[in-house]
Amino acid sequence: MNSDLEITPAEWQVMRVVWSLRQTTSSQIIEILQQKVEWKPATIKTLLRRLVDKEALSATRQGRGFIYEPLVPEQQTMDQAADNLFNNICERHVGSTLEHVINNATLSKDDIASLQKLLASKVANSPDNVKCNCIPHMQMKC
Amino acid sequence: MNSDLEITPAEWQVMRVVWSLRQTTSSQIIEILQQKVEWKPATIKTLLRRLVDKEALSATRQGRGFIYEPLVPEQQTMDQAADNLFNNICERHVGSTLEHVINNATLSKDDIASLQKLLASKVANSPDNVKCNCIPHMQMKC
DNA sequence: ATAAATAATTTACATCTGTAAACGCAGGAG
DNA sequence: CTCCTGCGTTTACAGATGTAAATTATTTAT
Repeated sequence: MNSDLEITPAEWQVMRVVWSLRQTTSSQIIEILQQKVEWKPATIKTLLRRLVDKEALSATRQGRGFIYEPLVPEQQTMDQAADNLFNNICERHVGSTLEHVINNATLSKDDIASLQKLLASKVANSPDNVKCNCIPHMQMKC
Repeated sequence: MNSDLEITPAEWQVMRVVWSLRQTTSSQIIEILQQKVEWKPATIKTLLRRLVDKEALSATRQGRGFIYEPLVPEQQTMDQAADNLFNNICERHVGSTLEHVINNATLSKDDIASLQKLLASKVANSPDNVKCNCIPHMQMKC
């Protein structure tokens, strides 16, 4: 389906509000976002329009305005964004980058338990070291 | 220092080659990258210039051309890119996003061991659940 | 009904990105 | 010494992004 959805940082702010409220109006989004960022209402309307254009949100007419709702699931969108990032970086360094992220993240006990379980399940089939994939046909240490 | 360095996806490709070779010339970069992507030499030269402009690379004259070297450490740059991404997404979902990434990643046994150790050390001070930080002053479940 | 408020649509515009051709210069081939 | 060739520099240009004013259509209070 719609697997190639690109959400810009500014648009993420809007999406997060809509995902949180599940269903909302432009004025509510504007009111909420103005507590977080210094954007004029017109700016937020532009972002809303672009998100509707790229089919990240639906807009259903309701009287004067629209009701906005997410057309893409939050987790899936985050996973995709993470994939894009980790595709840019060297495979050899994914582990250390994850370490950095985990170090700075707030994780719940359940999150930690899940990750521990996942890691434990991966260890058996894990290589002794990961090869750098920065340069084709050549093993670099980068 | 230079904490606000923005590397675009196209530029990442170039940086990875330079990080791998540690020190190289434009022709070598071009040769290597053409095995990976469909870019004309001129394109790669533009990217090199932009990277030098934003002080991600240094260019030291050597005869006809330049020797290019990274001015920023690879791991630091990756960490920063990861921070940017994870700042966009809801804190409540960082755990599940990490799970997705780890699931698809190739990690070495050492990587896994490090992560396990880190997680174990975090569990004591971890909350029972993470609060959604998408909407200010309001606890949403998003 | 009219005016005031509001929501959406249109238009704007500078900067960033991806992608590259064209141009100019220095050094090696002949 | 002259021409080709590879490298860097300049210029280009469309589409994406951040940011927003202006305009238009619609409502609702008076």
